[in-house]
Amino acid sequence: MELQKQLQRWQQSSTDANGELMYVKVMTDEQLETLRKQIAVYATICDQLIEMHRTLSAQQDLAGVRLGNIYCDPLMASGGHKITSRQRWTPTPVQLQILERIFDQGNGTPSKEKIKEITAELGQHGQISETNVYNWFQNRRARSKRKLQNVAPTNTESEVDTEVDSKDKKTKPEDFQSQLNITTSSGGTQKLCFQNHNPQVYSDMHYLNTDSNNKPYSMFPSDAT
Amino acid sequence: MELQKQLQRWQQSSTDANGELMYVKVMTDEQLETLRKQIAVYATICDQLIEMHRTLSAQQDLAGVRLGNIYCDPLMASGGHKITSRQRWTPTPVQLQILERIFDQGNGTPSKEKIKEITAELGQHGQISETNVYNWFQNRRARSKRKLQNVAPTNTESEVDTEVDSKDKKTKPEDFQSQLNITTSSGGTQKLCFQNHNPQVYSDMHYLNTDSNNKPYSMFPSDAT
DNA sequence: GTATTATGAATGAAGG
DNA sequence: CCTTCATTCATAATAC
Repeated sequence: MELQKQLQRWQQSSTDANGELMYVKVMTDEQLETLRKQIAVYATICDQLIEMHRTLSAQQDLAGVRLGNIYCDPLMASGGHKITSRQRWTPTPVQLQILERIFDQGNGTPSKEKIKEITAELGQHGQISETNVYNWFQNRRARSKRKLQNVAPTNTESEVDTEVDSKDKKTKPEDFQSQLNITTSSGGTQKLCFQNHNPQVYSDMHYLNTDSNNKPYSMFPSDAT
Repeated sequence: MELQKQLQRWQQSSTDANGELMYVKVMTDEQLETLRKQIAVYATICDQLIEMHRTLSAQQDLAGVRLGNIYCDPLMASGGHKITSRQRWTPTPVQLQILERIFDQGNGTPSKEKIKEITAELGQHGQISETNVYNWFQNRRARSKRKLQNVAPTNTESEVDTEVDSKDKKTKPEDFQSQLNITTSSGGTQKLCFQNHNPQVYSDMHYLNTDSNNKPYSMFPSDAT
């Protein structure tokens, strides 16, 4: 596909510090960013299509449409990080002002109706969705509440655990993550892992291995476990 | 963001033909190949999903399904400790995978019997209770539902008109191609996969540009490396 | 550029 | 089932 060609454009030979010729791909920040976005777009599209598919399958019980013979693979696994980040909505000053005003009006009740209205209004000042508004109020309220708690709780508790306790993460789940480990030129290893929250559909994607015009590849040569 | 960091690891200084220092990303053949594969995989998945969708759509008329935000499961990162502090249950990747599969099987109705079975099965992969399973299904369903309807409503505006006002920050004032067109470094324009044989679905994905969570992106702004 | 903070979004669980 | 709350994660914004 086109992308392949794209990548090949980046292929160049370069010289390292010692002046030795080494074959590497050189990309500018911009190009890299571009690539990232591309992948992100794909990821998004996939997610949405999957959701649609799921919905459709549910509405009519024709599970038979499934492409049949497939099986799930260690294809993509959920790793800790996502390569496909979604940018989040950020209220514009105007929107924020309006939101704050509404919030202060006491109508702390974010009813469905209200949400719609508000969304419509804010839409005049920038992209926004009802979900954004909803979340905003939710967070706003929670935050307010917490603020008060931080001051009020006196010293009844000999222990303050309201805030971040320790940086320790949670338990390490099972290991079923196969990630795309990439060894960097510097010798380090990093992961480019896909998120997979739709295992069943991916399982239908088996033939996805019938890749492009090149050699058959093994997506995840070495599984991380 | 994570990816940024990851990608930045590739950043090294390199010298060009003239011996001038330039900041570029250096990737090995292996790395590039890996990236290429990733993109190829996504492209393929998109095609497949679209094919499925089309098949399903053909059987029932359903159009304009849009989805809002996507999210990649948090997934706790590994941690050293697993103290007592687990207030709420968090499905392990394996459990989640199983749950998703079951959910997708259409039996959206979580019967008591089922719950027990599922709980038992999931118990093999981590702590879990029937309540957890029950809640999970409840939430999963609600969430899914809302997602689909949330983005569907009144939308006469089919035009990408994200006129981000003042707060605009880093959005490129640059022309952002409508839809998923991406401009290649060669100046050409290409569409992310599928476009050619699935125009219908393609149009359903229109929101990719209009969604509030997405910022306009021009795939290949201007590169000529 | 890196570290820290603020806050949008996701999600398990509870209430009705 | 649907709505709401509490908690947590990840990222944009900002400080250093």
